[in-house]
Amino acid sequence: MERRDEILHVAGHLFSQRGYHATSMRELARHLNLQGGSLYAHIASKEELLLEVVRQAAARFLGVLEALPPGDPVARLRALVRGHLGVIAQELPRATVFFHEWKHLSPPLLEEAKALRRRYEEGVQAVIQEGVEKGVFRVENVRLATLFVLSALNWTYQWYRPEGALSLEELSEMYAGLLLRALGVQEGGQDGAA
Amino acid sequence: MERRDEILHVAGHLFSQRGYHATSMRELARHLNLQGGSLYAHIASKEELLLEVVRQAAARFLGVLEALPPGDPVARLRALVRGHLGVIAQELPRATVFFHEWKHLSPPLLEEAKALRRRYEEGVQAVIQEGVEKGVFRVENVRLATLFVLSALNWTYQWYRPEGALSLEELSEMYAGLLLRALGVQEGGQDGAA
DNA sequence: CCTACCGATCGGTAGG
DNA sequence: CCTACCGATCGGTAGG
Repeated sequence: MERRDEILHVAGHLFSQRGYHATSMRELARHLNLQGGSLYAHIASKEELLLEVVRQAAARFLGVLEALPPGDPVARLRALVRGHLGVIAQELPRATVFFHEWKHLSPPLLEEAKALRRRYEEGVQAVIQEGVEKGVFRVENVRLATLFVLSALNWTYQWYRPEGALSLEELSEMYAGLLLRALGVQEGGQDGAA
Repeated sequence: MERRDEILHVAGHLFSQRGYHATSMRELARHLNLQGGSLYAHIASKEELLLEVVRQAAARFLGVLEALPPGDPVARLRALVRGHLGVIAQELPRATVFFHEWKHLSPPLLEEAKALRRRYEEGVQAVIQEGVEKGVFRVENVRLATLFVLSALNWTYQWYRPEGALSLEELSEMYAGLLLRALGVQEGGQDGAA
């Protein structure tokens, strides 16, 4: 079971770097000092490997939703931004697979991946919906606002690198500030973005 | 030369739907009622095809930057949003390749793709920088604000479908409204997002 | 633009 | 976990 985890770990790296189809099972095996065929003592298929990586990433992102503090929509959105960026900082390969490579799954497994992604999106939508209902966020179209927030968050895996100039904390602060302003929150206290 | 354009067109569709590596030359040929080998009468390699599609998409996006009205940063940003979403609406397959599949190019060609993408990003950054210098946009970190705007714009190709509920005009209005608020613009006149 | 072909590599399996 | 192998398919070329 431990060896299987190693395989999943390396698969996540390779799938995120080169893409699912550009990664061969023999290449994966080489990174693990195995022969190509030996992988199949631990896994059933290449596609199963992809789904497992997607599941692991989904667990992290869904974990962010569960850890949100109750109450204040502003605090919840800040925690969401911090959590999302935190997963990317800690799990960039898996996060990349979650955002992209899942598309290469075929119908039976594809549905599960879509469902996991949908759950995350619904969680984000709930945070925004709640803020609107409490009169804290002011947007004319909750669905569009959700897609906007998800867009801003999801694309970060393309450019954010934790070893770069901005620390996770700094970035999260500023990013949340920008999003809160977009959601119509008056700058309170910290003056997050201006 | 006309046949080559057909090939590029179909290649853009297939690369965007299945991904570059998951698309075989024989599959591409089949969509054009050709034999696999016949493609090479018109093109040099599969990779050349990918680069060409990236170039075509880049031309559209860079065209948006050139068509921006001079002057008012708010009008410029609105035109940028409208233009970007317009390219996605009209050229979804090519846009998708521009945002994703370019990564599968190898070093010599990869550099050109990166340069094209960089040019677009710099154009967006210039719009924001200008708005900040004119005192219209208020952000503490221009680079981060640019990445934020690019993230919100770039990810739209994942979910925006022109045949959906929101017209291009409605979406562009609301999206620009959200972005302008994020950039610290006081709701002027139209009250774009609230 | 076709036929016929090249060597290489693919995911996966049998049998140990 | 290895050796040895399977049929299928890959991108690309020769020669017409």
